[in-house]
Amino acid sequence: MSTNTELSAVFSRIADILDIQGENTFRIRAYRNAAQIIAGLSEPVSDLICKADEKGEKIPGIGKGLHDKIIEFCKTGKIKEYEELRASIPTGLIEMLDIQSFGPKRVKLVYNKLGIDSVEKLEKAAAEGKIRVLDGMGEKSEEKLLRSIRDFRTLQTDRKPWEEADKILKPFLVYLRKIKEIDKLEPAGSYRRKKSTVGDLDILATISGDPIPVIDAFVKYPEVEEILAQGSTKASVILKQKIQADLRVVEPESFGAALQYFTGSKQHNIGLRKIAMEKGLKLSEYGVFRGAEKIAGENEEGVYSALGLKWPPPEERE
DNA sequence: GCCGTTTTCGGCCCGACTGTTTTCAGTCG
Repeated sequence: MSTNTELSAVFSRIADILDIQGENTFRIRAYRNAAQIIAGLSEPVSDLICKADEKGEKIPGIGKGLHDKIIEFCKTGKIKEYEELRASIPTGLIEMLDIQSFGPKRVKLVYNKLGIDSVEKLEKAAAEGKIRVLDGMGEKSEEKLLRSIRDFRTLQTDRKPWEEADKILKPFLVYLRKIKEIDKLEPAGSYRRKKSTVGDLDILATISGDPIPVIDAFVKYPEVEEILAQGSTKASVILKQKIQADLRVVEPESFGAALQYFTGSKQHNIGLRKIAMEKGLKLSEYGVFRGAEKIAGENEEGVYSALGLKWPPPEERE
């Protein structure tokens, strides 16, 4: 594992633990933000930090505090604050965070209310109907949790090599193109950016007419193992090949903006939104807006052009 | 914790979906 990957994971974990401890949300966001930035860097973070230091520059989103922690990690292989944070809560709480749709808030809830500090205890409590009585939880949440714990144990949640994702996605696209309501269909996400590994499959579609039959056909793809969510504009499933696939249905006039948005990277998008704001514009997955007026969105080139930028190939959007 | 400026502190991306509750919080991307 590269230093960038390790450090990104450490910052994510710090954010999780701070979240469980009820820390300031923006401090937490800063750590999550930094984790994203570092994960998206194309060269070792230590090199970049050194170069930036020499030039008296800095990496946006990395201030003095995080800068020092990165240096500490590169020199010693660990971060003292992280070690202390880990020691401050049971290790089982951190493990629970890897359960789908079970985040820091819920981890905190079951720990505080029921003293649950491991996946095993969580599973037992759910099986005994003890989770449904907690605030904000119910019968469905409990059933979903049990399924998620099962997935957590069996599902290969690791990212897949791009080539393997390609082999899974191609026949899925062929299947989807046969649905008559679908006009345009494009894969997005890290697959489109041709990252060496792909975490999940993002598919974008424009349709004519009713979206319901399209969403329906998507979740009924024979390779679907489990349906995670099914709405009128988006659906998420887990395929038998143990990878998540998301379909989003968008209006034709927003296709370019949506394709841009869902191609990412997240860090690239945050950067674009800032540029938009500086120009008095608003960028979303629906388009580029000046006030209430939409000035771009139908295609990607138009979106970048409206922001005064040249269209970058997806693989350069880190 | 970062950032910009208004320099000493206040604002920080945002929408879909779910399950819960009845207007919202949590999770995810």
